Amino acid sequence: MAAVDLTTHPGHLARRLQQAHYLLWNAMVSEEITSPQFAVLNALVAEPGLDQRTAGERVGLDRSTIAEVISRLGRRGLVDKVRDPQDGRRFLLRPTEEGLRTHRKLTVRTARMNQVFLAPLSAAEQTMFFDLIRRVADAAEGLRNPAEPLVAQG
Amino acid sequence: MAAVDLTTHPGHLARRLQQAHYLLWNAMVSEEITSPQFAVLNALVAEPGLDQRTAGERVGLDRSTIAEVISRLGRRGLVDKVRDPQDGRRFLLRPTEEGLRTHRKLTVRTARMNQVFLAPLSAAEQTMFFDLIRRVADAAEGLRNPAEPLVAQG
DNA sequence: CGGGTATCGTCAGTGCACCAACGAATTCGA
DNA sequence: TCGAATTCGTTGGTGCACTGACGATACCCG
Repeated sequence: MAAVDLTTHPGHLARRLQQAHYLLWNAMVSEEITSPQFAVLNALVAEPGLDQRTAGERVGLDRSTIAEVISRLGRRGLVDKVRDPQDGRRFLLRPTEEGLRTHRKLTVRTARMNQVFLAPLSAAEQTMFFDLIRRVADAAEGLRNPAEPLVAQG
Repeated sequence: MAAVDLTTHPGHLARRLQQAHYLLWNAMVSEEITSPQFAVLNALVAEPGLDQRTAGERVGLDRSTIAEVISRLGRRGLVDKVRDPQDGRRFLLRPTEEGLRTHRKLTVRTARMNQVFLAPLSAAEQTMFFDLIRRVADAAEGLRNPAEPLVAQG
């Protein structure tokens, strides 16, 4: 009987946080467009003409996942996808008119949802919250890229 | 051009945090047993004989998801699943010998991984980190099950 | 110019996570 | 006591997320 207290495990907390967010998103923002889909759409609004891989990089999705998300956004008529005439390997992505409208609408709702989500924290705590999570996530992502050999599997 | 800064969106940060954790887990803990699987195993080590639904509740998984996780743990011979003679709807779950061994091994590695994961934060910040995330997640979960009389937790 | 290498997107496979609907077992109520 | 409601686990559907392998395209260098 040497069970562990999961509330001191950041991974477990991260998962629970994300689940909680997922539910709130569904209730307050959209049942059709998901949070990752909005993130991608947002990236394309900021930088129309991105290719898939770069768009994925902007929001933190790998090539397989971004392909699926784009395909769903395309099916809904929110983004256009055309082959790059300069480089036949790429597809250039941009929001459609409908995509822009949807983005505007969801931006408002998302802001409202974030307020509710973060309501338990004071303004100072919210700043802290962003800062801490960002630092941990950035550092962990940094462990990925460096040419340094990571821990050998024991 | 009214794109939003995703680094101020808790949902986006939560997703990135979880991805970062996923990668580190794979590198430092196990490539076979996932973090949710460990969470379930841990719950069964703490309370052997839980039924599926309750086990899911302990770690924050719904009935469908816990069923899949249990099935994978069972396939690996880490948990036993027997029909409850008192109530034929339930399965009672408990770790096998192998399951206990695996749990012990992963507990050590998980602790090491958590240290690395949280290394960017000072001790005080780590406390803050847990507290803030827990409060946000708890509150959001509370929005789901409005004011329920919490019954005997033991 | 041409062959090796790198990059882009796709596909297949695994796993987590939700919902809705269903059958089987149990419990509740008239 | 017997039918209705509830509960447990399963199934099917959708969506996110990663890895590894693959074909097509582009690039680099000899």
